[in-house]
Amino acid sequence: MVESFERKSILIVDDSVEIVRTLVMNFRARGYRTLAAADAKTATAFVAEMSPDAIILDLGLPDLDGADLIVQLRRWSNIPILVLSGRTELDKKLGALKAGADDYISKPFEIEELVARVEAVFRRIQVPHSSPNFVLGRWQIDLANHRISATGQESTETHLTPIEWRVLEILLAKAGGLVSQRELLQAVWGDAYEKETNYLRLYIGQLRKKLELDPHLPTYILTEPGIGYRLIAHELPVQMEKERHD
Amino acid sequence: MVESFERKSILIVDDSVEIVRTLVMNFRARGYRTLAAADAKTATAFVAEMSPDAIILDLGLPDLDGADLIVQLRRWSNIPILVLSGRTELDKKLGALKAGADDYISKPFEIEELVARVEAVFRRIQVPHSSPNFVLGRWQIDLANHRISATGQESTETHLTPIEWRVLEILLAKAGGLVSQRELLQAVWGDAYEKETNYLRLYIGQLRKKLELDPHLPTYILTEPGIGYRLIAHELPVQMEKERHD
DNA sequence: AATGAGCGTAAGGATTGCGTTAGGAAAACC
DNA sequence: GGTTTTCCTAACGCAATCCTTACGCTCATT
Repeated sequence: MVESFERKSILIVDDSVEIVRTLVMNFRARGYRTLAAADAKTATAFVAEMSPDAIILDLGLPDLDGADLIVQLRRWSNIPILVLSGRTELDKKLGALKAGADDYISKPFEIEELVARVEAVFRRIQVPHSSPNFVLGRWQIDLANHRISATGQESTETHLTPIEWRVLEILLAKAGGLVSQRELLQAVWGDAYEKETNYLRLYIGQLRKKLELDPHLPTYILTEPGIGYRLIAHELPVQMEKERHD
Repeated sequence: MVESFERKSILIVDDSVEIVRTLVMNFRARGYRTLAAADAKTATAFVAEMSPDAIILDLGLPDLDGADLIVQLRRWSNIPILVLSGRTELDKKLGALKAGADDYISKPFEIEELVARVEAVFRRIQVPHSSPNFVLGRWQIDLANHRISATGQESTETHLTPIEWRVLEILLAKAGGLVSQRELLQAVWGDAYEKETNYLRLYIGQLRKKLELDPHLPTYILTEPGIGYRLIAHELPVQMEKERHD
């Protein structure tokens, strides 16, 4: 295995200095690199920029509900998320797990168990974790930062609205595969909008206008009449140079 | 729907009839297939023969210590294992997790949470986007992505309309077997159209035009006069990556 | 040989679904 | 509070798809 020489990094998200310190100490002692963030915003930025190998997330954040943060991260990253929480209510647990968390540990917890659970998740992961970047024809897409720019000239950057991003994300998640209309509508607008295919026609059109060379002869976003849409994109091979800021 | 291959199966290993019954009921109600074993020996046999998609394992088995069973299974299978236990001692937890379990839930537990955790593991497992399911002569068929392409040249791809797909799906579900006209009509158009055999003649014809080398001498889609149609295809073994660690 | 039932093929019109535009409501921004 | 952006609604032309009708063929039965 090639993973032996690279130490794994863990992002700890908690606003309690106490807990952060304990966790950092313990994981460092076991050979992990650690990062720490005290709120959702910096946590998101860290995930985007440093792409850690796992997150340990406390639900009680100051600026955002925990489950919401998980949902947001899951839109473009499948990094393992282990939730840490003082709440033992079933709703909280279910919310976090269903939002995409990999595990849920209630406080008080034993540090040994937390480590064992983190490692259980690592064992389960085969691919490091998918790089958040895609290539769509001449476009290069950075899902984490919501940026999309033409290859070559950094100058030409396009702006997508939130819903346009959402649609693109869903299509990218199955890049090359077919995404049914229902799937798209549910994911973007919710279960109640299963039948509003006119939304799709509208926003698919917008995306084509912004991305396709000739919106009338689309080559990236293809229609499968009566079924759904298909995006012709491919994932960027893992980015070689991890940009670092000093 | 032809989703019969997609239902996941869960092996429940517990010697308490009570718990087994509860779990079986609940998982069945959620669309899973279930298996049950009361001791390690039959559990092992089930894993080997039925290759379920996950195991829910009670640690208190009569014939073998739980952690030992996990170690044994992990020698040749990486099936997800979720441990259920009345013991809350740290040693037990760590033992099970380090032996290769994916999760550890202490009794008493909420069934909802257990399901959510099982599904969290599934989410983590299933990476691969579906690949071709069936082979029909020179064609490779990917049902999930509605894609059908000739082997060899990726260039030659055929487009099927929704109803054509529907007909093909029904025929594929009984690949090699005979499908009666009534069966097809009911499945595609509904019970009221049992007698409209002209629809069939039309769409079978379309499929032949698109798939057969010589539509006048069909070799893939055969007519059984007065009865129905027969598709000469065979299913591709769904090669899940049952990777093993060495 | 004639007949009729079952099957295959073709061509048209009906229907549905898609792409596009424009305008006003709602939300976000300054 | 006013401006800009984004979102939703409605409507229309056009293309893809579906259904209907018709006709020719084969084969078994008479």
